[in-house]
Amino acid sequence: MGALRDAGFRSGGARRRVVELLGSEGCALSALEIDRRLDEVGRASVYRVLEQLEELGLVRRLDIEGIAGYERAEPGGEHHHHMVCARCGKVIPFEDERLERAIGAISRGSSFDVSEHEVVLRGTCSRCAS
Amino acid sequence: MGALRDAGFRSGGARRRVVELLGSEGCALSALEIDRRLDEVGRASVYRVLEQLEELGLVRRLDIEGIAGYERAEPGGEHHHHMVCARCGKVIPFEDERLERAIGAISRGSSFDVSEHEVVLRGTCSRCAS
DNA sequence: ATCTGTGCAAATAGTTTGCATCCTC
DNA sequence: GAGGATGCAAACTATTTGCACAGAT
Repeated sequence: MGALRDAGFRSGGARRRVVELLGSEGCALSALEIDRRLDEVGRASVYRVLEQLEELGLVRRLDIEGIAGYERAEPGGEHHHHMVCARCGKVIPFEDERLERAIGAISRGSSFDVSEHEVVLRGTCSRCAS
Repeated sequence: MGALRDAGFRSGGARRRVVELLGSEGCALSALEIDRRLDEVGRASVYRVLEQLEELGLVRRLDIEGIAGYERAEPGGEHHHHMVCARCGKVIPFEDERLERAIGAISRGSSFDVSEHEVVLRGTCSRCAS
């Protein structure tokens, strides 16, 4: 990712590996899971890199059930939200245009300047329900 | 709260105090803040009571920015969501019927059985923006 | 008298920070 | 060669658990 170099970052191994992993993953990973998958990378580096990437707007940080999840940000500002199964913990991404419009309307109608939003639906996934 | 006695709970001091505090508070408090405000109550009791109350559906648990918040559940299933100022940390509750309808539609149109949902808007509050 | 509720302290999980070293530029 | 990047370990914060004791029924 040239965006990193453009932002004045040097290219070390830890950051490259974290970026590659998140790039290959469609949905959110926790910091500890990233650390677990990248043996050569120290845990502190994982957190530091994630923080930098979030500030640059290259990754989105989510708070699903108390632990932070990180996923790559799509270029066009496109994004999805998450359904979390209370039984098995599975996280399922979804998109919904109507939901986005409703949030846009809230943003426009309020004196609070909304820059990001996050929606989590909790319940039971189809597999656990059957 | 008679609902607690009905559920087979004895009436000890810790639970009563937590219930009273949450009852008097309109919006979410963190477990540590509840502990801080209730000197006579042990921290473990605060967490235990909150867990029980959540299971009984008497309080709602939220994950705003990595730490859990707890607020009393309204009888009619009415609820609000939250805007969080990234600058000063202020949490502002809001309600929006259109947003609720959009989520209801998602729930109906999906094989995932949605029982709860949570929406967090992040940005800048009017005071910090000016 | 029994058995739940409570408090304390220790254990755990997630995250951040300090510091010496490594390596890119 | 200088300064950012990294890894390790220790510090911190939020939460959970174990256990002995108090207190409600």
